[in-house]
Parts: sequence; structure tokens; C-alpha cells
Amino acid sequence: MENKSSASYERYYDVVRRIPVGRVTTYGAVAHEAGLPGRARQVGYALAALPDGSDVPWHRVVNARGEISERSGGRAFARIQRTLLEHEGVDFDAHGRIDLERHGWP
DNA sequence: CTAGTGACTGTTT
DNA sequence: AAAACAGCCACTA
Repeated sequence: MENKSSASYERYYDVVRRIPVGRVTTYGAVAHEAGLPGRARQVGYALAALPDGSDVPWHRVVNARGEISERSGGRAFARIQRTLLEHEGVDFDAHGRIDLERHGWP
């Protein structure tokens, strides 16, 4: 049984699981909803530790600009994330960014 | 304990 | 609008 580095990760995952289909949210919003404002960085860190095949829709989490963040050693994931969001009905502009006013999750 | 790092955010150039 | 800088906090060595 795999050990979680920190049970706090589950708190972030729980918030991400509540994101409805066709909507996105920011790292800061997830941290805020999780009851830990200001830990946006830790949200990204928690998602980075997220195991493959988890039930957490990590692709619905983007940065404050409404764009997909480039993580270390794999920008291919950004393309996958964009494809998943487009498949859920999320629109991207010519700059590859999402309108948080339209698809943002309150 | 200190130091380094990172899927971030807001303000200033 | 994009880039640079600083602030923030948790995890690892």
C-alpha cells in the first residue's frame, strides 16, 4: 500500500475532484477551496506527485493566466492537457489560453 | 537545524 | 502584452 508523502495532498485532490466537466480552475483557487490560501505552489507539487491513472482530473487545473503551466521534463503533457480540455468543451484562444471568466470554476 | 527546489501568484519594469 | 523580481510555503537531502 503506497505511502502518501503527506495526507494534505488528499485535501487538494478532493477539491480538484469537485471540478465539473467543461470547467477549469487555478492553483490558487484550489488551495483556497482546500482551506489553505497561499499554497498554490503546493497544489502543483501535489499534482506532480499524483499517480498515473488516478481519479483526479488534474487537467482541469491551470495557472492564474488561464494557461497550461510548463512542468519540468515534459511539455508533451501540456498538449495532452489541452486536448482533454478541448474534448470537454473548453475553448482555447489563439494564444492557447482559456477564458477563466467563461470556463472558470467559482 | 539549514539549504535547494518547484504543475504558483502578484507587482513592477 | 510579455519578462523580470520578490514572496510564499511544503517536501527532500
